[in-house]
Amino acid sequence: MPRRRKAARSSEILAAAREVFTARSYEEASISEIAALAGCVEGTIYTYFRNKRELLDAVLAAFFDALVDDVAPRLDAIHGTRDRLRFLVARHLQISLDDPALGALIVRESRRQGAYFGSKLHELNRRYSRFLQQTLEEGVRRGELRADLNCALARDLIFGGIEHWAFNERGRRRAFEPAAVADTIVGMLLDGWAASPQDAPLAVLSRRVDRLEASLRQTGRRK
Amino acid sequence: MPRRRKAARSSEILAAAREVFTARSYEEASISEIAALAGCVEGTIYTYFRNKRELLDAVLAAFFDALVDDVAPRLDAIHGTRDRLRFLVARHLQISLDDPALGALIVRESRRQGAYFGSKLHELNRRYSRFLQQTLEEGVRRGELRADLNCALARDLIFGGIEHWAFNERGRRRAFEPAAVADTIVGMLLDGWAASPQDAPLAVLSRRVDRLEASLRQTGRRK
Amino acid sequence: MPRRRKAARSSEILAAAREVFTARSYEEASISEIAALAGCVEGTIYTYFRNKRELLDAVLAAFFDALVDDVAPRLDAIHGTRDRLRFLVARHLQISLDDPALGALIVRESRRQGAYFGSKLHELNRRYSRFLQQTLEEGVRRGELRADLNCALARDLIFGGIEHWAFNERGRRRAFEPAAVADTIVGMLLDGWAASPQDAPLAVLSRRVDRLEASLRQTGRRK
Amino acid sequence: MPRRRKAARSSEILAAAREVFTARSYEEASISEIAALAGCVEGTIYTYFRNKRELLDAVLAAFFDALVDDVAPRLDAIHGTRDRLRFLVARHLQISLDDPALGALIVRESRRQGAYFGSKLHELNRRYSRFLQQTLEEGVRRGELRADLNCALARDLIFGGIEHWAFNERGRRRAFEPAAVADTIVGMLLDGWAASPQDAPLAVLSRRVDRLEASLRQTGRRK
DNA sequence: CATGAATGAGAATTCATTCAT
DNA sequence: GATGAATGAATTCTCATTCAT
Repeated sequence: MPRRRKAARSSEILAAAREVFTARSYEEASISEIAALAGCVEGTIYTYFRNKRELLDAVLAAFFDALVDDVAPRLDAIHGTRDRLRFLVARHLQISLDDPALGALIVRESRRQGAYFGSKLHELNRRYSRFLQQTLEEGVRRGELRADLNCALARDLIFGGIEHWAFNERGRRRAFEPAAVADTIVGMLLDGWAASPQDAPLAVLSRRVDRLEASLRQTGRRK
Repeated sequence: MPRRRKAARSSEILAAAREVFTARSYEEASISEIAALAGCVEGTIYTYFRNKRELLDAVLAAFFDALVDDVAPRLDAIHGTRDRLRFLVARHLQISLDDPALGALIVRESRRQGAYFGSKLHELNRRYSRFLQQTLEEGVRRGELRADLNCALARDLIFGGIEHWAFNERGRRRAFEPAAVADTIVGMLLDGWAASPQDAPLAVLSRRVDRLEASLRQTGRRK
Repeated sequence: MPRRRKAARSSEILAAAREVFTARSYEEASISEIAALAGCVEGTIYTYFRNKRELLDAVLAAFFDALVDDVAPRLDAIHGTRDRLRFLVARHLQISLDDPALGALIVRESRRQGAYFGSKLHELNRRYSRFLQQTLEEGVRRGELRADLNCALARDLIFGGIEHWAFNERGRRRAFEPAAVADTIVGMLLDGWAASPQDAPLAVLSRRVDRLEASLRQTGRRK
Repeated sequence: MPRRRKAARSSEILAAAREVFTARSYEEASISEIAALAGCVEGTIYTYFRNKRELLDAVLAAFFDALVDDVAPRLDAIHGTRDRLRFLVARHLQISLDDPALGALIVRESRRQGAYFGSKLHELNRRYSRFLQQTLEEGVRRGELRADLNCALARDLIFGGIEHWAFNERGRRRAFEPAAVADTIVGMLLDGWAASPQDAPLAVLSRRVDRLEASLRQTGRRK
């Protein structure tokens, strides 16, 4: 085997570990399988990671680091609470498309009895969920969201709800478009589910505008 | 150990299994620990349950059976979509209070890679979640909920969101009152988070009309 | 369950045991499977047979008893060594057709290290193989078989050879006609495999005459 | 236990396994007993052999490999069908003298219900038995054996017959000389067991010669 | 007689981790 | 730095047999 840079070897192990940890439960994932996939022997893994648990934590940290690095600058460029929420929801849905098993892994691991709070994963999760939390808080401050909104509750409803739906949708073997679903979800959450019977005329008007927009799009295209 | 009534022994094993399965991950939970807790030897467990997985399934089935038996008659007695939702949300929150570890167990197990859909747990979950799904669908039919509400999505947002919040809340070591939290949550979901909810549709509409006018102006110029 | 005659219950167990012992190795055959097949519970079996090994011995004894009872009168009715051999060979081949797995069971059990000689099965086997042994000895006495024939060796060659061939033939998934194969086998054994069968005795004779002449020459000289 | 050369450890395990597998049935033989005999722990065995069955296959393969390597060159050096058969029969008898328990193991394992055909042992057996099969076929081609000889049947009669006799002989606690027994067996098989099968006159002649020889012997002794 | 729940010893197998090379 | 052989503890599951009912 030719000389390898240490970082390269470490990445290979991390990639293999991610593969195996998402495919099996933590206990069922074996170091020997990860080693085989990484093209090295078990012992080598222990020169990079202290033990199996730390290897998993490294996999999770790599994922969250990349996620945060991706979200931060793009969120900064968006103004308006509704648009920010649309982005964050769509981005969170995207996780389930990019690697659905990884989302499940995170949920599984976060529900380990007594081991989650204070864990590495907990810290990672908190860092990432701050984006949503702060967006909501700023929405309240700006007057775009109700002043009495419980932001922590709202944040958990969004993250928990999205994960649950995306997981079930995958089980139904249906594909989805993150942006479109995000639109729907954010619309539901911001505008509420209750029918406004008194607003019937408004609804009628809204539908007429829909039709207008549609014909306009067609007119545009024909040209 | 002398002869016992079969049902009694079975319940003892089930109770012990529930204890152990909630305290550890499925793989970490050992039959020997369950046996010790149930006051019998490992072999005895296998005269009641074919294997470890079936024992877990039996624990879950016992939980869901009791849950469904509790919910069904009480839900029947409630009329009005908002009240029903309040009841279902409060009841779901109650699970996290009664046995928080069991909720985590269910989530953990339902995220097992490739093993959930089609499993016993999946079937149990579906049976229970039908209460909420049907409540939502009836709400739409009655005109109490928006006609365009995606009920499956709404259901997943509720269940996923509640579980996520309750789990985190427990991590924050805070107590809560299910009925009060349910009021808040149902209020948030039905009425929306946007400021001046009744004006929101108008705001949306006005923005769309803005855009329409702008486009029409462009169209006109191009001609 | 209605009253049963004890003999009937015993036969049911025996039949079930035969089924299971032929389908699996002794260790893989389980009392519970036999009980299930016999329509009773494990405990009942122990009121008829002291233990698993005795149950197997009873199965084997039943088989050999029936075999001996079938062979004895029919062999008595046959005269002429060649015909008797044809009958015994065909009858032995028939075992492999009637219940091929039983033949394999007998071989398997008889090759148990250190446990065969002096066992029940050994005694049963000896009783049955005496038919062939005596037929061969009588053939020698009557001058129908070579005077120098080692009857014990001949007997083992026949039984071992037939079992081996029938087992392999079954593996090749070919059917056969016991009487026809018996004809072939007895023909091969009695007449020999060497070419020009009619000349073989002559060749033997001429070699003996050579030796005679040589000896006589020596004798003559010595005188 | 310090580091060892891999081949040495493997041989130790193989030797221990051979010891235990011949002394007990496959199921009764335990990995822990093999490990104890090999001077290692159970886990070590699984780094060399995937499971118990593969360990047994390795034991059998080692035996057959050595057997084939021994037989092939020596058989090549022999010409004449009768001599070749004598060699093969003697060599096969030799197995029962060298390691009688191993012969029994092979028979036991080859009679496993439904598991033999297509197994490793089956393949090994076929490779070895080809020596005899080809010798017989060549004997027919050369005109040394009857043109109508069924070689597969002849082969099975020889192998099955020899194994059966050797096993019983061992039970009788008698020693034997492979070469001498092989002479007798090959003589029996090639020349037939019938007394002067077709030629009565020849038989008469033969008996007269017998008497001549007998008197000659007496004459010699008397002197 | 029949039952069948309970036993308890023992089986194969897995695997994270270590450490001498 | 990499190796990979060895460990040894732990796990699930099986089953002949017993004996109180």
